[in-house]
Amino acid sequence: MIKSNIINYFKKAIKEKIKIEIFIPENEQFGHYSTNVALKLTKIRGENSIQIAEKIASDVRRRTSDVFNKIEVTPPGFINFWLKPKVLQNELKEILKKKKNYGRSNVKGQMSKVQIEFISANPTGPLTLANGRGGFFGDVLSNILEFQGYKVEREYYVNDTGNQIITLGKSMAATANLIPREENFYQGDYIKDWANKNSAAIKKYKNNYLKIGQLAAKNFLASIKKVLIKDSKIRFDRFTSEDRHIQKKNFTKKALAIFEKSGLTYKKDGALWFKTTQFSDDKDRVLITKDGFPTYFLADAGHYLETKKRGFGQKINIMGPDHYGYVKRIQAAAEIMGVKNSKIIITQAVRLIRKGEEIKMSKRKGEFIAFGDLIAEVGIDVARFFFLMHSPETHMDFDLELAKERSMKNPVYYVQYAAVRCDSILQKSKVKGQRPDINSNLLNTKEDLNLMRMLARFSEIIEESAEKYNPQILVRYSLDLAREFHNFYEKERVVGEGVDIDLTMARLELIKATQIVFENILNILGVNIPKKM
RNA sequence: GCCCCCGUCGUUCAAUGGAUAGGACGGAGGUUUCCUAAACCUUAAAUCCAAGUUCGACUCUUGGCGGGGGCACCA
Repeated sequence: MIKSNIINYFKKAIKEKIKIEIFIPENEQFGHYSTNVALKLTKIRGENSIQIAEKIASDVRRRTSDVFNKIEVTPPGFINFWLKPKVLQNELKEILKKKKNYGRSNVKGQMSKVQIEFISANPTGPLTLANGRGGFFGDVLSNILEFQGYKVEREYYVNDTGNQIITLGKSMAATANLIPREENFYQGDYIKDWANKNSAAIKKYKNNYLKIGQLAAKNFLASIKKVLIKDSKIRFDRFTSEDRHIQKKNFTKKALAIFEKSGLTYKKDGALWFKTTQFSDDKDRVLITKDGFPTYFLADAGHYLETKKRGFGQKINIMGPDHYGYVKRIQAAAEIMGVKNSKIIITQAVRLIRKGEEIKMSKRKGEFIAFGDLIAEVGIDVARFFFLMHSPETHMDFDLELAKERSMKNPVYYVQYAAVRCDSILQKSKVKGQRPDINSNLLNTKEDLNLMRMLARFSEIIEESAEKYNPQILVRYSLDLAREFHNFYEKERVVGEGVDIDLTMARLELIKATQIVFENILNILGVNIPKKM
């Protein structure tokens, strides 16, 4: 960890307790690494920023002569430094030694338990694109946190009881012409298909709409699981059933008792309310309706309580854009139920574009492109990479024609091609036999060093994307690394007639290290590495 | 009406308050006796508008304008 070492040098040189930030300048004229600590200290010390920078720089310079070639102060007060090749050559050995564990941290998470809930789409039909976006996001975020030493539980919460299941059952009955159709019923081919295939069951259970709905929900959930496991490779540890794990185990009642004990409940108009306004919600929310039914909010609180009882003090809940108005309420419930570290991430909508025009989608009307269909069209690697490239909070466009037409030019292939090129070189070299005495000091051209410097950033990148809960940072890095590697490939030769055998051996180690890092990245992203392209 | 998210090259996305705003696709031009040209190199092109905060603003604050979503004793 080059970066954290640099930070430590500065901690010794600076008395004040400020956060020391090290960043990598775009242009190498400002160093391999740079810091603005001197600028931050101007206010505290009341001195000129250049003078402060000079003072710190000379202090750091004294104790790091074996680490940096050069430490420089530039106006208005940045301190820039250039690494010695030796540092990178040592890091290379570290990569080769740790292999698939390179970049792993067991300090960050310290094996603390965190539950990540994602998708949790109602089993009333196929998964939508927004579900898929949240799915890839949750899956990869889980991978990242696991890589950082957290013990992660990936949870899909299934709302398999209650009103929307009854509505689903009624929708089936209406499709079988047993009852008149109503405005809010589910529509679409998948509803018709199910109703046709199960007409006997619909007639058998007649007015028991919950039962019919649950039968349909069971089938839909099975289809969803198939898409997750087979098509999208999104992994879950647990499918928590609202019916079996929450309601029947009385977690709703237990949650209600805890709400009442908090002293923040009151009766009004025959219903029982909870003061969510105390948690900066715009209005208070109902727990029990005047007819005596628990609300969805109360059931969700029960779910948080169940999570807490199973030992999770931390939970990350990834929800779709239709849950904006729900965040404050859930955070209030989490706090009351004792889930101390509760984070909610809302993924933004996905707009599907075909021939330059947006396709309007509505799940209830059955007018939408299913997630599984999209993967079938563009492939899992393209789909994963494309969704993950975008930060979850941005609204994104998915142009179907573009994804298909230019599928071979999709950025994911750029990264995969780099990994394939690594493998290709290593295959070629096998004819040549190995020599044990590798001299990594020979790796000293601009391209060698640039590539090594990029490789050394991996552990910093993975740490940053874990801290910010943002897989996109890792995706961007994979593109940067691929670019650096392709550039190296064009300019430097590894095996060939004109290349010195010792240099070839050293370069092969560099290629091995690059391959290791690509494998680590793509495993985390869930993207395949082809043998050939 | 109230609340939340987003406005960046032609298009689609980047940029912990830092230095010359970055990439991809598309446009223009170039590179192959040698490890895969799905690559590399060169080039044109952008911060919605207006104030404010400061050494320094795409980023923070306020007010506009534009796009999306949410505002149930539904889930």
